[in-house]
Amino acid sequence: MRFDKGHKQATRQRIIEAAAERFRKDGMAAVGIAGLMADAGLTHGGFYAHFESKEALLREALAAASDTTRQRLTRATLRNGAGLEGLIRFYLRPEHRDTPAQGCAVSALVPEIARQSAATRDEFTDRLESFLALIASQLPEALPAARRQETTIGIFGVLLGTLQLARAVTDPVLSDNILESGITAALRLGEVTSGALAS
Amino acid sequence: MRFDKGHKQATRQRIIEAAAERFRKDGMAAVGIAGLMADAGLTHGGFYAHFESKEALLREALAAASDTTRQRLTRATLRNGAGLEGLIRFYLRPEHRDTPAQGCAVSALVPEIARQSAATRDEFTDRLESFLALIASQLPEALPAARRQETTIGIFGVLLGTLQLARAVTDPVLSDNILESGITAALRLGEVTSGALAS
DNA sequence: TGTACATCAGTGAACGCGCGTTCACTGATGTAC
DNA sequence: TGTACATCAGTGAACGCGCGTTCACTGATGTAC
Repeated sequence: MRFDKGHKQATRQRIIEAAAERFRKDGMAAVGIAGLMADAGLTHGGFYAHFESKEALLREALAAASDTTRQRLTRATLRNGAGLEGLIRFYLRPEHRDTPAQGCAVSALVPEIARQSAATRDEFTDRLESFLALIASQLPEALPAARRQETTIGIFGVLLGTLQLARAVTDPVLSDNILESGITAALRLGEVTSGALAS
Repeated sequence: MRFDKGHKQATRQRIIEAAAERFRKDGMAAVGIAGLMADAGLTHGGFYAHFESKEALLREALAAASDTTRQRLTRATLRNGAGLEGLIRFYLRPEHRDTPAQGCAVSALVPEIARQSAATRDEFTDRLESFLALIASQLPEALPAARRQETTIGIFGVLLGTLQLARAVTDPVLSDNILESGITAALRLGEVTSGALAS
């Protein structure tokens, strides 16, 4: 069959989106090419016409998932001018804990990414920096750069760590407590003292 | 061959320790039974005389690694009465980032654990609670219980999140900054205001 | 207008390989007689 | 003291299976003549 111009690009996107879901849901190692392609409505043979390797697809999936998540987080800051608090509450809401396939790729995959090649870790570093920039943009402008980066990283650390813990734990009360504690901690780190602004 | 009394127990321990290293280093999905047994100086056939399944071994490895880590963290709090700050600096030191095989199992495995069966996640929940208890024990006694748990979880969230980020990132300067930022954030969360003690 | 051919996204069989798990067997030693 | 046997931790071949990757092929359509 002959296909429309842009057909292959559309298929490629479909594969990337299927992969982004599956990787976040099951982890990269647990997902096979054949299953992935079936999710996209294709057979496995065509995979290498689109991507150089499974790890190359991981990079694309990482980029796609990060873009979506960053957009959603940005929207959460804008809703009613909620700013940093909106972002924090959006990240640590129970629905995010319960649907990793649609959520933040960092929280679902970070230890696995740490074990990948430099190319993948470079891609990750870029994406992480764009998350950090979004958080940083919600902090007071007057904050000195060093203190700003430090606070930003601390906040993202709490978000990431507590979301993961809330997902792994079996006790549902503890899981909810973890999310709440993460919110409190992140908000506390985001509170910038006048001393910090002056320094 | 006939073996000493306690020989099988010793072999079992050897397998568990090999597994605890490999799982933390490469992730559970990436480690095979055969390689694991070879690490322990055995062939793969004997595996099921010791463990019911690979996942059952994961539980044992998790328990063993958690015990070791908790002991080390406890020691870090005692050294020169360093307390919470000693624990935080010990957790987020560059050597811990660079040797995941000997480090905290939670940071290496938490998303993968979240995808395991309830039995494994129960084991994880227990081990997590013992970590949290250790951190909680370093906070002022006067702190109300709810506020204490909240602070504890926030601190462990930062430790976990920032260690993982520091491991995944390729830029070594950023990686060091992440560790430093995690230390600052965790210490800040650990600073208990007199207001909190009074309430 | 009708026919021959080029295009190329997608197919499916096949490659070698390692996976988790099972099981009949080995063989050094302790015990029974 | 010497022989026959029981023990059982560990061995290694084999099970069916899915993995990542390669490649000769298909077949609907657009283009050339």
